[in-house]
Amino acid sequence: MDKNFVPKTVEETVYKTWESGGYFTPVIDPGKKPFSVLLPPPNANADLHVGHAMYVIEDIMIRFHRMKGDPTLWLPGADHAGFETQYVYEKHLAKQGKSRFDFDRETLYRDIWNFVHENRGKMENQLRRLGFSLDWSRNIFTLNPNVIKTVYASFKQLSDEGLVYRDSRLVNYCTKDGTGFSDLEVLYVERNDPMYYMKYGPFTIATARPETKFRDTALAVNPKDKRYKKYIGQTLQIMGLLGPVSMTVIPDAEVDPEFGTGIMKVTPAHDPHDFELGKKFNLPVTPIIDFRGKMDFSWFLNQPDIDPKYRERAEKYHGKKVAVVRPLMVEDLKADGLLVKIDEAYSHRVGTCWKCGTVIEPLPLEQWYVKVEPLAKKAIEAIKKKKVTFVPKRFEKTAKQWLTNFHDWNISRQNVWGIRIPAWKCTACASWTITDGSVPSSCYSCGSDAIIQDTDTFDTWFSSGQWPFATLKATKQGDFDYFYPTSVMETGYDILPWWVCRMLMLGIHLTGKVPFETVYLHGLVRDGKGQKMSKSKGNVINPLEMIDKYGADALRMALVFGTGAGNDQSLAEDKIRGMRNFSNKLWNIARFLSLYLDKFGISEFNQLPPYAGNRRKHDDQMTSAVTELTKKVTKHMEKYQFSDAANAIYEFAWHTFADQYIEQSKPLLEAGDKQTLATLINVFYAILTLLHPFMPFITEEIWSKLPKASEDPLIISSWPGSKQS
RNA sequence: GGUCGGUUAGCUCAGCGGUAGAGCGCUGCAUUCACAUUGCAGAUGUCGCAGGUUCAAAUCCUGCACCGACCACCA
Repeated sequence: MDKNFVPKTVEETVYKTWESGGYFTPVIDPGKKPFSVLLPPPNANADLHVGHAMYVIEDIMIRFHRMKGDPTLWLPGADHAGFETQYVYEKHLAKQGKSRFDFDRETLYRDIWNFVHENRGKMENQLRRLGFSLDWSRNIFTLNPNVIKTVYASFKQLSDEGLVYRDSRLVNYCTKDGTGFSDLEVLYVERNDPMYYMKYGPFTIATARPETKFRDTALAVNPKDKRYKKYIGQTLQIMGLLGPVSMTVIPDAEVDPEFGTGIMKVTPAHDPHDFELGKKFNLPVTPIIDFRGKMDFSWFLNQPDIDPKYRERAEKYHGKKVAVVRPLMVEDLKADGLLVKIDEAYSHRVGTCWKCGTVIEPLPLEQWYVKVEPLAKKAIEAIKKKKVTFVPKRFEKTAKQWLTNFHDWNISRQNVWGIRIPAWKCTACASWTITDGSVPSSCYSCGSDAIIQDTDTFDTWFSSGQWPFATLKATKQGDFDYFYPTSVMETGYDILPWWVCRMLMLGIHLTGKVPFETVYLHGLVRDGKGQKMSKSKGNVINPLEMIDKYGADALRMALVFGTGAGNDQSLAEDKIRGMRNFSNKLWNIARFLSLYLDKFGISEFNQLPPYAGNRRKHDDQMTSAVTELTKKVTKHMEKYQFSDAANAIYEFAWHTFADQYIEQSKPLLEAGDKQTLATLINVFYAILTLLHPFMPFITEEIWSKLPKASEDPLIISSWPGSKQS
């Protein structure tokens, strides 16, 4: 054996042995309860980051159960990541001086498909380099035809049940990326914006969005506010930048008399609260901002007999971006004597696009919505009845809160890269025909053949929310029946609302069973100082680089060692190096033992004296210590306490076994005591076995180099104390 | 405003009812003996503050103080 363990040369070979040996593929035994986990599918076109390496927790569970003899499935997959991937592809196009609008839908889709498939293998090989024992024979893509079939069927079913409906309401729209988003995808940031106080008839109003005032349809005051009570119900003539408009004062209990001047302008087309208020008071929804984020005054300019002064103004504003128009308006407000003051120090939360940072415009648009409440109720019920449990437990409350507060879910996206919504609109009667994916020949309502398919695609989370059953129905015959519900869903707590809750809701409703029995949530990986990793800070730890430098085992161990479930962790390179040193320690223990095997001329396991008959004090001590360790580690594994398990093995291997037992054994070995060697080797095997889920490569490699009772590779050797068939 | 988390050795964090732990760092000694990616020895903590429960609390309860995360339609 070499003096030092060199992971690079070993890991690739070992992984190939596992994969070609078929050990990742479960042997289905109807008499046994399976253990199954779905890998949260990484984006097909992107490299893995250190957060993905946290899925090592899944590999640990999987390897543990496989060694216990359970039919064990860890299902790999790749996510088409609709909007996110299209965003990356558009950047790629931009480098070539092109945009997505240069292509027709089919071409664009095909090009992105090719783009993704060129990159896809990269991510999959990175998962291999981490040592993940995924069943590649079942590897599945979110755009697999069978997955799509399930997603279509679900959409149709939900629609038939009235749980999917189409509605026109204000959508969180990114005018740069050209698509709407669900509420969850809006990222709120604290920002300073000027607050404009302007004259409004007999009042002064305060607004941070003066550009929307052209389409105000009412004024709202708190019905309890004595200052304005007398105006409620009155219709007033108000002088604006484009001449007088008439507006009614309406009561709204949610108006805060303390805020601004206590009177609020109502713009149903551009503010969600105003939109609701507009519904209640039957106000028109009249937009002033278009889908490109530009001011649209065509409604005004199309009117006959406009005062030339106002026409000039409207023309000046028309077609310009919001940010450009604001200062122009301020000038005009001043000129008309309508500007009271500007408060520059106003701080508020602004919704931005989570991807590009553009301010989200609430814009009126027709979209498909999922009616969440009935689905959420079932999910909450399942949590309460312990059909699904959380590790750590506190996330149970978080999940319930999310499920209680979800609004209806907008699942339409104005993207090309995704699953196109199987809905056709009739140009004759305006009704929608929804199918299971097959193209209808005519409108289901009026029979007209003038039908056009919706150009939108599904929110990626709508399909990934069905991942547990959509995959298992698509992989191999019988998989769904055998492996569903899956055992554990392990993922970062940051996608609890996006993904975990949605899988619960859709899974329970559409299959009648929870999609997974346990949810294990891990935290964020931060840098060595506890800072969030980001490219701009330059503190990003690249998992592949770390694997090259220290080995996958070291990285894996560093990630679980000393990390509590659900807690963020700081990962410094020093910690990984420390674990590399541990690898080296193990390697040298193996070298030491093989040295004496050679000295004693032992090449076969049965040439060693039997282990079980040891009754000498020194051997006994070792044996009972390792038995204790095994119990402890097994208990920790079963309770998802991986940090404690790793800690216990590390401590035992290095500071008990190597530092004490081996040192004490040296004189005995020098005296030619084979019994001592036999005991040491057997204890070491127990350590390797217990450690294998955490550090699979080095343990397997050492295993292969020493004589053993069975020729089975470590990956399928039995966990001590478990019953194997 | 609401919810959740954190506050433990110089740094980063485990532990969460029985007289303080790990990794890294630090100090001293050791090197042809499996490993310097090492060994041995060692220093460093009234476990955020104040009360309470208990034979016993870093660990449970209450309050407070700072940090942090997430949520919420204050224009």
